[in-house]
Amino acid sequence: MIRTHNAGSLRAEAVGTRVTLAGWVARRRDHGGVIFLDLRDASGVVQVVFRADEVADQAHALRNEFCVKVVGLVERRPAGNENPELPTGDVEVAVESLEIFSEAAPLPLPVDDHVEVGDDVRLKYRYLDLRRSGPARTLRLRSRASQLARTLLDGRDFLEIETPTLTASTPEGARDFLVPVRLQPGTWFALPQSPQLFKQLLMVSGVERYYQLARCYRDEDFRADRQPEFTQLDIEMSFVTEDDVIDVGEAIVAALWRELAGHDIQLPLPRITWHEAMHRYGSDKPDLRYGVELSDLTDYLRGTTFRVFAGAIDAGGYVGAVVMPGGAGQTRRELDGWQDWAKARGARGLAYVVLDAETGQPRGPVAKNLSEAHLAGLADEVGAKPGDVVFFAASADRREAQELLGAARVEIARRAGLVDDDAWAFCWVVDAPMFERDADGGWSAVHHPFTAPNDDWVDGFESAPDQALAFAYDIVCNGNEIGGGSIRIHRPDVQRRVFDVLGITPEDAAAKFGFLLEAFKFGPPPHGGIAFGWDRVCMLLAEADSIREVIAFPKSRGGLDPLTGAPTQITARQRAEAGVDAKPKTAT
RNA sequence: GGUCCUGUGGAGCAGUUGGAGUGCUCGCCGCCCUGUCAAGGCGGAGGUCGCGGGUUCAAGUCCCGUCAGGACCGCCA
Repeated sequence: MIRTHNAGSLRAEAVGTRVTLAGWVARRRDHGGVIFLDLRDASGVVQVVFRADEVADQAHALRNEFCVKVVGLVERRPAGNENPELPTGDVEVAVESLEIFSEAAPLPLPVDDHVEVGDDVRLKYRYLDLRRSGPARTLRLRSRASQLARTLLDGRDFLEIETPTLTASTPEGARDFLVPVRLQPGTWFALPQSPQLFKQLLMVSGVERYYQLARCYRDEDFRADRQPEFTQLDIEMSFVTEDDVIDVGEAIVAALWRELAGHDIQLPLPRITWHEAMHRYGSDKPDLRYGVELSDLTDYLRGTTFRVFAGAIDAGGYVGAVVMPGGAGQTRRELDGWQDWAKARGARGLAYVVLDAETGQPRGPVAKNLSEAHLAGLADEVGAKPGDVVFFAASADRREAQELLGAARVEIARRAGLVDDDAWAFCWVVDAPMFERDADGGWSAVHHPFTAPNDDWVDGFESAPDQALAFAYDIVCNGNEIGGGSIRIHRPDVQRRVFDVLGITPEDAAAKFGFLLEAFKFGPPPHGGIAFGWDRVCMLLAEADSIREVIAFPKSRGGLDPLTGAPTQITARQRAEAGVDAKPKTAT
């Protein structure tokens, strides 16, 4: 190595040692006769000093982010000049010689932790952004997280196995990224949305315990917690029940949060059924850092003359409410703002009743439409106090109204300051439904088509697809779904019946994933697994706002990479060779 | 596909009712400076106000379109 020591490692014990350091000029303080330089390398920063002589004359020319080598003597700083802010603050290196490896042009963004920089500039010069301590620390944290997971899984006899990224379309619902195939013009690979089918094949292979930090691809629009290519910690196990998979999942999050967040998670994590989550929190990924639970008022308000509520109840739907503590203090404009908030989410509005802070008397537009009896018992029914606001949602579609209230719940907690930013609230959401209505009135799989019905439904799920429950589970942290999985179907007869409900004919099934069904003819073991959204897990551990922060070279919101300029056009020759324009041999 | 926010020297921001490219912090260039640590002092350079169109005597400011970045809905395990 060019260096003898890491800059960030120097302590008082090193005083008197002659060291060679190599790194970057983080900051310079040129006093003319004496020059201080913060020298940064991957380990941290140490102050180096140039005193009046030839080497100081050289040092005047240094600028931020020059890449340099210095040789010098570690000295204790003069009394009173220690910097308690720095781990290396007791010492400094008196430079005897300086070598400039390379100079740096004026910087397009400050390599400085004090300045917020726009995402476009940060991503275009991500390599400079990553020199900053925050982003650099995040990369290290992610590396440690991956290492912890590998160590833990290796210790439990899991095999790390890579699966193809050029493959056939998998049955998840998202749009595929497609790759034209030069050798077979007119045919296309798909990039995997997850290694789902391969990991099931590995179970047929007798691997029994598989994991992979797998890159996955989905061609859908972005969010702060979504990128077109992302990473899953993908796990699959044979001869297991749901509890076995959950146990592994809990061991992983417990290790991660203990080592990387200094937080001991109480195990086992609470489990809540999907229906209970929707009923109490209006979400299948409830944030349990605060209360603000929903109230089902469908029975309580039965018989009301208020058309909005009566319509939903008569249609067999749902009326519910959520309370905003202290919400009565909001101005009329703020209360109207909730209507705009609801409309922005596609709802007609968000009915509300204000409970007067002094008298507890209900008032507001909706109050006029409710009977004396309904109003009188309302506060008790929803658990509201004087000074609160009760928000209502009503719909013939139970889930739609619950989800509106669930979103309102999150917003209420945010606006009312009920979220404890230091808290970690984990839970499992279990017993998810197998099926949901799709746009055409048929059924589609909530999880994926290989998810097993639970023991209560395995014999009769087709008689009530709307109620059938699956061996499916999601792990949720602070309102973020960080992982999910299921026990898979290993019995051909059950698989056939699930396909029947989904409207997948034997021919469709054979065409899309016949290879899996074929494999399942040869003694498939009972198996199940889980996949963690690794970017989200790391985002939470890093306490970042976006998964872009925990990805070395992320795409921007528009799906572009500002650094490389990708995606780019291709040449006419590339286009011709790639087979992009080939006509399919058969109609599809 | 939809709603919203942002775009002003290299970076981060301010810019009032439409009235001169105006201002601030940092950076950059030059000079000074022997104990600083987000060093300090003096001086200087640097601008197609994202781009295009419109309204107006006059547009950074108002309107339309478009591009880029971001948030949300739709979509998406």
